[in-house]
Amino acid sequence: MIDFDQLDKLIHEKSRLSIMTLLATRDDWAFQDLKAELGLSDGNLITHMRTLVNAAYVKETCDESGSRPRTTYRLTAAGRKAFKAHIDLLEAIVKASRG
Amino acid sequence: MIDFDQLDKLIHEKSRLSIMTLLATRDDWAFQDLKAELGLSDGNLITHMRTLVNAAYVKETCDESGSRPRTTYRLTAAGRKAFKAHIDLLEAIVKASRG
DNA sequence: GCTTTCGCTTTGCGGCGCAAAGTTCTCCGC
DNA sequence: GCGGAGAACTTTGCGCCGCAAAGCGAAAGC
Repeated sequence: MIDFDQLDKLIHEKSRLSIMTLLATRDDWAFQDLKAELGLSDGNLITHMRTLVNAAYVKETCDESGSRPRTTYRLTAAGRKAFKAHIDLLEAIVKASRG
Repeated sequence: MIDFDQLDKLIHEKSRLSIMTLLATRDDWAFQDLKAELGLSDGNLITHMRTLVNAAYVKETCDESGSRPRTTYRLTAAGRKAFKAHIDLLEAIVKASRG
């Protein structure tokens, strides 16, 4: 049946699943926008972002041109691929649990 | 958009999601069958089952009539309801990430 | 210029997943 | 019938990780 081991732990975790879902819907997300949208604390969000950046699922860009720094994130190709695979698995789980 | 907070942490956790998915597909599952199907260690499985039983998502029945004990599990009404809600949310995430 | 606010970052704690060791049986060989 | 193997859980301990509270440096207001 379904191979649950293939659920990527990095992505599956609730907060990161929500982050990845947002990143999949729009190209660029600023730190502040993610924070506001998800209602996460600063420290919580940044640790998750660092985890995703370290996994090379997300690319971080810091724009210093404005008066205040503005850090933005976007999915890498690997991140998009891993997320798609994860979503496919979730879909399989949904179907299996209704069959 | 999607309220990720409603993802039930008890269910969302990878191993327990797999357990709940199995429990949703067939009424009764013996401890040994779950273990074999999921490839979890004894200790790992029992702690998850205890968590689910404590949450009243799963009912435990110990059949002592045979020579060896045989513990079986099945979803409670609350467990089935919570799992369905979780699956609905996962489905929404799948759809959102493809829109 | 001194304080407040913004935008992250670091630190500490508590909780939990996981496997290895332990326990209590039953069965089998002798 | 007794000792050891093995089944079926159970307990314990370690290590990681999510989370929020505190920290920190730069810009903005007064």
